[in-house]
Parts: sequence; structure tokens; C-alpha cells
Amino acid sequence: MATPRSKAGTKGVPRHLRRQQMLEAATEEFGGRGFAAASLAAVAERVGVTKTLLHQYLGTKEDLYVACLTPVGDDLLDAIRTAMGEEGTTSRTPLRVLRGIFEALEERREAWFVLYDRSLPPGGEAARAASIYRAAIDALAADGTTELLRTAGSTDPLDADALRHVWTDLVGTLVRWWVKHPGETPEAMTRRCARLFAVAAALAGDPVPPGRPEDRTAGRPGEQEAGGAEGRTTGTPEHRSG
Amino acid sequence: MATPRSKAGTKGVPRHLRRQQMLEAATEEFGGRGFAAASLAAVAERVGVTKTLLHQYLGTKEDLYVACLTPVGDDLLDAIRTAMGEEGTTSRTPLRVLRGIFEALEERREAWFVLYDRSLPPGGEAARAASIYRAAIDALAADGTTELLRTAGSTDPLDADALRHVWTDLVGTLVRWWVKHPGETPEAMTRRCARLFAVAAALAGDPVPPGRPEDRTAGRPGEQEAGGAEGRTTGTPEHRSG
DNA sequence: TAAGTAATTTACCTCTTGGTAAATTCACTC
DNA sequence: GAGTGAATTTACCAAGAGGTAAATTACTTA
Repeated sequence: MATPRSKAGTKGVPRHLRRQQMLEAATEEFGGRGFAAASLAAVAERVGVTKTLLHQYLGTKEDLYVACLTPVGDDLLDAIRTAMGEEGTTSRTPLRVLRGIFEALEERREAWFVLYDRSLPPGGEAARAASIYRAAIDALAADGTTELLRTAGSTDPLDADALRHVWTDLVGTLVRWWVKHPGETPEAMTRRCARLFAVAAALAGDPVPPGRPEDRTAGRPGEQEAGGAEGRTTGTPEHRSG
Repeated sequence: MATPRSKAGTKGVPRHLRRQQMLEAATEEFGGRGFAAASLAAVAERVGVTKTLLHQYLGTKEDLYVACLTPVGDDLLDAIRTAMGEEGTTSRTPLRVLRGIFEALEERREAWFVLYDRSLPPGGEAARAASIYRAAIDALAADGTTELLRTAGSTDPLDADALRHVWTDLVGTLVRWWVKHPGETPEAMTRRCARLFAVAAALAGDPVPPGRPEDRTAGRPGEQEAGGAEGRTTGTPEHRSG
């Protein structure tokens, strides 16, 4: 029984375990390269198995995607709901949510991008399933951002929509950075985010020493001219070059 | 001469014009679906021409990509350099840069994603060319973010790196939102961003009335234990579901 | 009007990829 | 030790994508 004559036949890996391996490999592949660029052969190879087996266990490519998506989507949704439900300063909610997400993704960070894959074939089951999860998460995010905008005195619905996108994508950015820095624990990431948020505040809050409320242009939606305060709008500098 | 017997032969479109059409179509295709998912046949069809002609005019797929990339990259770099060179409050630089970018992209918004395409075949000319432009832009961004961090009193290089990514991706997010709202002028977008920044400030600025410096954990990079304060880290809730 | 040339297509080739049917190997029983 | 069932592969197929050689059409000009 040293070297088996051929490769066919069982390798002694029970079905549910193999299936699990496949899901993990596929999640990495989908998350890392995106649905469109992901290759089933590559997934199979990661597991050390044939494409065919993959199909037999998990069906079509879209089926496989959905099978990967579901657990991640559920876990993330749970984590976010929990984080938003916790008592405490509402101004810290974003950080709580981030920590929840980081913890949920700890052992499979790229999984976030499975959920937010932009290369899903439109009209398919995959896109449908993903959009459901995203809608649920977006609804929660919308709660948060709307609340935030209200606090800040803004009421423009487009601002709210844009802010929601910014927030969602921001999470993606942070996770992507995290993927490239495997050493960071979820806690460390959360702290880093807190620091970054503080800097972001400086960005809009004017580092100019306090006591000069004059030129804080932003804050009210609608009418008012852009860099209007200075008198001139710094209109289009020169338009195009090519 | 009503209906030409066959379709072959010239349609009377001069070479350089056709070439321009191709570049525009390709930029949209690349920007909209990403290099990997973009199809040459689709580009050709947009122009109303054959794949072959595309190849004859602009070479291989990567060649085509580079041809699309170059003008956009140049224009964006110009715009950003200009914006950062302008005199004025450094706290407004981000907004000036944004306006510059919006103006540069006005007639081809998706072009941004040509530059920041994540599906480029590694090792190829396309990836190389894109990385050069990105490096140039990143260097400028790094100037900005580092300066910002310094102002905010932080010195952690990883924070700086993360912040740079956040900024770059933020631009992408805003442009993506912009693509979906064709009505917005660059000026309107800039104003919207100003408002959003203000809200972001609120996010980290703590709406809690001043005078509670106690629990502001963040602020110093490095050592200090994670959520150690709370005792436990809210470990994985239940791990998996499937 | 015939030649020359620019613009464009037809027909093909090859490689990759998602997907399937049929065989093969192994472990365990009766 | 023959049979049964689970695990797994081999051998294919069709579609689509990138890419190329060779033909075809039309405009211009001598």
C-alpha cells in the first residue's frame, strides 16, 4: 500500500469534511479574485481534488458561490446587528460595528469581498442572493448614516445615500488593508480605525487652532457656492489636456 | 447604393477618428467591468466594428488597456498636482484635489477605474503601466495623509499607510457614486463631499459634550492591550452556520 | 477605367473554462 | 472473496475569448 497504482478512487476523506474544505477554498478564491476571475480549477487544486468532484459536491459555479456566501452573510449580519444593538454612545457605534465585522471575518478575511463582489453575472442566482444580504446590511448602514446626518444637521437624501456608500466601501477598504497585514488582530484593527477616524475629523474640522469658526463652510446642504468663502470658486483650471 | 451587397470594406471613417472611438469605448468597458471581465468583442460592438479591426488599430488587449490608461493617468496626475500646488488652507487640499479629479473625469467618469483596476494580469505590461501611475498618485496622496497625520499628532507609519489606502479608495467610492448620478456636476460633487467630510468629523468628534477624556482609548499607536480593558474580547459568537 | 491604397470583414485557430458521463479505486461487509 | 456503496478521476464537450491571415469593399487618382 505504499504507492497506489492510480489516483482514482477514494482518498478516505468523508464527504462533509471535503465539502467544508471546498467551501473554504472557494471562499478564498472568490473573495480574492472576484467571481468572474475565480477559476473552479483553481479552487479544486487548492483542495487537492478534481474540478469534477467540486461540481458533484456543490453544483454549478453560481451554486458554489451561494454556498460560500450564505454563512458569511449570516455571520456578518449577526455581528452587525449585535454591534448596533449594544448600548453605549451612538457615536461609537461605527467602531463597534467595525469590531464586530473584524471578529466575524477573523479566520476568513477575504470573505467580505464575496459578499461585495462586483463581478457577479447580473440576473443570476448569485447576484440575487448577494443583493439580499447586501440590502439587509445596507438597511442597517442606512440607519446609522441617516442618524449621523441628522445629528450633523443635514437632511439631503442624496447625501445620505452617498454617505452609506462611503461607509460600506470604507469597510471594504479597511478589510482589504487588513488582509495585507495578517498580523493585526481585530482589536488592533479597531483601535487603528479609531485613530483614523480621529484624523478624519481633523480633515474636516480644520487643524487651524480653535477660535476661528469663520471659514467652516461645510455643514449645510443645498445652495451655497463651493469654495465660495474665498470669493472665487477656483473654477475649472484648464479643463482637459489630451 | 441603397443596401450594399456585403458589409466588408470601408465605412468612410478615418483612421484616427475610429481609433478615438475605440479608445473611448474601451475606456468605458474597462472602467465599467474591469480588465478581466471586459470583452474585446463587446468593445468592438460598441464602436460598431469588428474585433479584428480593434486588434489592427490598437494591438493586443493589454496594448489597448495601456492606450486607454495613458491619457487618463496623465490628466489625473496633472489635475492632482495642480490641486495640491494651489495656495490656500492645507485643510482644504483634499477638497481641491477632489474637485480636480472630478473635473478631469467629467466626460469619462468610469476612467478612474481603469487606473485602479484590480483585475490586471500580474506581470504584464498593463499592470506595470498602471502601477507606475498609481505610484505617482500614491506618492502625492502619501504627502497629504502624512501631513494630516502629523497635524493630528500621530506618527505610526502603518496608520499612514492605511490612511492613504482609505483616501484612495474613498475617491473611488465617490466616483462610483457619481457614475450612478450622472446629473451631478463636478462642482456639486465637490460641495457634497465637503458636507460629507463635515459629517465624518462628527463621526469621530464625539457628539458627547466635552469634558470626558476618560475613555478615549485610541490616539496612541503600538503596544497597549486590545479590548483587554473589558476583560474579554467578545470572541467568535458561534463560529459558523453551514 | 485600371491601379493603388485605406478601411473593414470573413473565416479560422487555439486556449481556457464551465460542465457532464462514464469509469475506477477503495473500504467494508456477508 | 464477491458485492455494494462512497469517493474520486479520466476523458470529453461546447462556448467564449483573444488573436491572425487573407480576402473584400470603396474611395481616390492618374
